[in-house]
Amino acid sequence: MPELPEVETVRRGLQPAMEGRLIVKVEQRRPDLRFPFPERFVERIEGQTVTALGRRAKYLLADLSSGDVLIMHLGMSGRFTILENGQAVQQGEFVHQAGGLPAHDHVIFTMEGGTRVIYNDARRFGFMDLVPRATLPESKHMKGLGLEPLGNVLDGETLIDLFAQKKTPLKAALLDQSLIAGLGNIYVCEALHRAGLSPQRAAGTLTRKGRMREKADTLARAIRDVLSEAVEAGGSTLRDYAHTDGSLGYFQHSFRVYDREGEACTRCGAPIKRLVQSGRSTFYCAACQK
DNA sequence: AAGCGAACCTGGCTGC
DNA sequence: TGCAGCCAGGTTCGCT
Repeated sequence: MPELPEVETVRRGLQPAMEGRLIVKVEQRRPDLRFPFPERFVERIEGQTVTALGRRAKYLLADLSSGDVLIMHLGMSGRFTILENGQAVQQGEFVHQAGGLPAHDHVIFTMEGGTRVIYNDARRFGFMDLVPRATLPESKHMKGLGLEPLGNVLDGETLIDLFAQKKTPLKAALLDQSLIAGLGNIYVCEALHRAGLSPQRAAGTLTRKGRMREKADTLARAIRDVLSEAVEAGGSTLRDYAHTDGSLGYFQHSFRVYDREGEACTRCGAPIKRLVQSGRSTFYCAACQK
């Protein structure tokens, strides 16, 4: 479900409920999600204040007054719901009923004042961890992460260097979190279409020679554009709703290729095709993505 | 060492 | 209507 823009949207939705607020109670309703919860998970969080709620790639990072950082990953199906006085603040697909928790509510944070922040994850591919702030950069989840695509360092030159000599398809290289951290299946498809590059082209063919040099710049810009537009679209739904469920907001209506097999390419009119690369669906236009 | 495919888990949709 | 089969936005593991 959530790629970088969705995680950023969730972060912004959770911020008013959590940042600067005391967590008075934590309910951990099972021993593990994708991985076991860390030792003393509940005790290390209860009584702490969230001093900042940040994001790195697809990870949410809650700084606690204790000096720990609560690392949260949403996996494929993770969502957050904010409940105030038993009423969901957000627009959501499911409703929390009085008496009886919905299935898959795994962690419930009760904030000072009674607001509840509920983590729900049907597939349990998400996880949470706690590490001391000082060790965060070297922690197992942060250590291998590549560059942040919305930072100021992603340009054509950087892509060329990152992908040099790689025979793996561009699609796979862009999904590799150790190179660029935050892209997922949807936005890789979208960025490649915008750049007019085939998902099957070897990543190492992005070079400094001739038109491929320009293509590298175009791809870098496409990545930044598609992510920032999606963040913007998610942000627009925040105006009226907490919108913390990790759903795609309104940007899904802007997909040019993702899940549009058979539809006409917005650039050349040829039918969008679907293929499977390393077990994932790729949507692309075979006519204008070279 | 890089580059695949499979595995993790549940739910929703499609087609017979 | 029922049910098997396929698909899903992520990451990690293990095998070539």
